[in-house]
Amino acid sequence: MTDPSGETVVDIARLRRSCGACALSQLCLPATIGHEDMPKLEAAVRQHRPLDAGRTLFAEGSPFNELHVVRSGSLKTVSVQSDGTEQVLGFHLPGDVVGLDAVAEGQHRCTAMTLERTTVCDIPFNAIEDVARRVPGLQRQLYRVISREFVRDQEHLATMGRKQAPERLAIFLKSLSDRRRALGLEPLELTLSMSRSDIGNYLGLVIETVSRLFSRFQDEGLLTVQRRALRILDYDALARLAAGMNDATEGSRQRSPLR
Amino acid sequence: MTDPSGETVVDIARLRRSCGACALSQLCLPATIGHEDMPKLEAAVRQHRPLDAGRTLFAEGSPFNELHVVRSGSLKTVSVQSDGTEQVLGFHLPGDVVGLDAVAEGQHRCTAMTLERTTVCDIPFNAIEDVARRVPGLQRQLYRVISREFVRDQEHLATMGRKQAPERLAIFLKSLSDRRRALGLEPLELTLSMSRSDIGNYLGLVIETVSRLFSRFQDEGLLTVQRRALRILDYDALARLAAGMNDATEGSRQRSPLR
DNA sequence: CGACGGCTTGAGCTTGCTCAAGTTCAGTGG
DNA sequence: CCACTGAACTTGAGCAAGCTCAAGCCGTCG
Repeated sequence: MTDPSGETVVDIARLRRSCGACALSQLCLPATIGHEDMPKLEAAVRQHRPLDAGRTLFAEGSPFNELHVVRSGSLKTVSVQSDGTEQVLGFHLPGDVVGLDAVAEGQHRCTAMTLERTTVCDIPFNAIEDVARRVPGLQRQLYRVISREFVRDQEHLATMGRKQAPERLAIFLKSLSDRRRALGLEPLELTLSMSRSDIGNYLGLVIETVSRLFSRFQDEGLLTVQRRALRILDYDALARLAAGMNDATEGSRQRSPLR
Repeated sequence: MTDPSGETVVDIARLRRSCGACALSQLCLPATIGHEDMPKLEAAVRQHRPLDAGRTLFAEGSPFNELHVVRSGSLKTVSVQSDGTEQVLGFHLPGDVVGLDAVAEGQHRCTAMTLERTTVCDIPFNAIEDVARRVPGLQRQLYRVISREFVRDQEHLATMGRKQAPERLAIFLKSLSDRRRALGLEPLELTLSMSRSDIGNYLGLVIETVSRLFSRFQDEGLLTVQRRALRILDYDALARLAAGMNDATEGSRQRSPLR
């Protein structure tokens, strides 16, 4: 319980506990909190030990108690459809908040599973509410984080509705890259923690299509990929493809171009 | 100031002002607020006069000031993609909250347009925050309403990713019907306030496909439809279709049935 | 080493998109 | 009151993107 105020030093145990020292604090809930209020937040946050790959963080239908923030590693959220098939709803990287789906009904509407060894912070929801009431900045930041997830879902929705398969995959890869950049990580080296099956499911494509597109992108010099290791060679071309600026055949009607 | 065209009830002017008297109060923010706190909320809520069809409530990129609750009528939210096409993100019926997308960035990420003559309540966001701090029930209810929209988006995502065209339309119609029932309205008589083009865009289908499916559903005795007036004749069959329990050809692989 | 899971590649087929031509209906003007 | 116009919708025929089915490959684990 010593407090050696070492700013950038290597006290892992402390780092793992303290929001103030967390590398994610600018993206996460502490972002707009003053130094003096930080202990109030930290008191509410519980720290998990790392979870192995393939573990369930919470399951569809289970009661809702806490929000979770990804600290390291990654998660997928999936929901089971009425016909028994599963739908991957999202992939969650460090700084992302998961569990918001459950607030409305008091129980989870999707299942969250780790894709690799992953650490999360647990934040009991009633504690958040208490602290948020006393720390206005936290309140606002919580809304902001929620809204961020909301926007991400809406962008995904647009992708699913309107895009061809190659565009979908390009958008997905660009998004992963951009999120890595936002986290201060090398944006051109991706380690795909999710399977081809997860990717296909997420993008509304079958696994074979995903596989073929990876091969095609590789042939076209956009990237190299072997198993889970992916390197983006031509980010700009990928971005153009994602934006629908398909160098080759464009001008097609897309689906329902309003007006 | 006279109020002709009284629908069913008497004092429209008062009804339009008071949350306590609003038919939507069980779905909307007042749901969990005690009688004694109601005036605090009502003080924050501003009332719009009705908007004609085709009006913009807020536009993509405009600054964020307030949330809106649909009181009567309906809205669509759309966002413009990088390639210039538009994507319909959602349709919003009485009781729905719109504007949440804007909290993260402080400006709207989509445009909201009325589909018919529509009344909304405007709730300045900073007022909400203030009141919510003093009225814990409102805080919780606000989270709940936000989460409800979240869940709806996720369900839509699952539809877009996994379903065949007939299932998508069936899900859409069933959802409209169910939402009408939740509002205490006749669930089998729908007035489609949105165009075929909007529906197709929302569901990721071209307008021709939507039109053909309406005809087909009609041939199969599921419903009757002429222009905007739709009557569901066999809700159960529609629900089965929506659930993927396609009476005829089933057992197809769907897209990426995880595992 | 063999078996299994995850991934890749190939060949054909189906769904739903594209293109094109009608039809209906509300609104407008003669 | 009817013809005219345009927007919204319907219907048809053909085509291709991406799904289905099938086989084979690679790397890991027991």
